[in-house]
Amino acid sequence: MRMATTSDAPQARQLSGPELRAWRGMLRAHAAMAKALDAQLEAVHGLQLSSYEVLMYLADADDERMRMCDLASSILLSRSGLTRLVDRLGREGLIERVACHDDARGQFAKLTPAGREKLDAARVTHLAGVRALFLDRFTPAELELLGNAWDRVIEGAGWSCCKT
Amino acid sequence: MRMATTSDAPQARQLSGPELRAWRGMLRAHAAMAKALDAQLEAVHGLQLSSYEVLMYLADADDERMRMCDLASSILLSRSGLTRLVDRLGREGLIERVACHDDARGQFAKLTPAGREKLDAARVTHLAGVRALFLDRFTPAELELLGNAWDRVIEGAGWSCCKT
DNA sequence: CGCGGTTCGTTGTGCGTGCAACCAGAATGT
DNA sequence: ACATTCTGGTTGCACGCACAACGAACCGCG
Repeated sequence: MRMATTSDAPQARQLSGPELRAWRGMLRAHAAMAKALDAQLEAVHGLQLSSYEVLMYLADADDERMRMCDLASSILLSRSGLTRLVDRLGREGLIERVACHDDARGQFAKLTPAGREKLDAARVTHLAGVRALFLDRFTPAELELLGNAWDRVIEGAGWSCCKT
Repeated sequence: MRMATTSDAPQARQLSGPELRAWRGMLRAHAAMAKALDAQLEAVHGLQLSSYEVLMYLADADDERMRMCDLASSILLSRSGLTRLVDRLGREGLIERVACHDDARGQFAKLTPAGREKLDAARVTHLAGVRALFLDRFTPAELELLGNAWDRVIEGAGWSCCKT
């Protein structure tokens, strides 16, 4: 027989039914939604989800431009990953690089008119998808509750990625 | 000015505050937890999250073995991805391949004693992590609610991956 | 039987990503 | 003014994954 090592409390060795449903459900739900939304965006607008996020953050930013570094942390991507993603989007003419005169090291990624248009079209599709797949499955009260809970989770998980 | 195209309803063009918090919060929370849990497992047991999941599903299966195909869909991985993952775990001696005599095409992945031990150790760590990061942030009632909601989400999202 | 159609697992290939190393420029200290 | 340290962005590299194509084996039907 195995002797108790760290703990014999049952919850140390297995999850209860509801716990398992909540946890594994989240993993599966996330995967399913990410896949579905990505496929949808790809099919309708030929845009990947990560590309969409770049355009979206840029569109919502002052002057439709952001520093590479800020953008990277916004979309949860490493700096190197963003460099290449911006390269791709630049090649497609959706965004352009603009030098930063305050800081000669810096680069802005800036939305082009074409990028703006692309996003305007994609945004409607994507938001409809998010609603249909996610938001509509919860009541407003539940959404509120979720929003609060996520904040707690995010804080607890350290948020290792980049700065702070 | 831009004219109305598909729809002018405000919710077609943007998310409300609570909606945004619930949706983006989930994306960030998921990313943060996945990263933290993976790092933890890697640091303590030198095991990747995907490897852990394989071991876990195997341990919970009859005779601690599963068909490659079933395993792949359980851990949300493509068949080819699983082939190589099982290769890796096999090289580490944690699992072994067993031919299936019912179906000569088939392969079982089966836990080795070493894999069993590894999992027993890792499971405690991982479950503690899941609790600390996720489960403990919700009340039992909230977990129940979440579990139900995920089912609706998963069903709605099609679940494209593999069978049914 | 023998013949299509399907499923299981593997392999070739390409892509997106993170990490580490790097350089240029900025910030800080003396 | 100079040396040191830090930061922003890019590049080399390796890894994990999905997709498509493949061979083998199973299944159904005539």
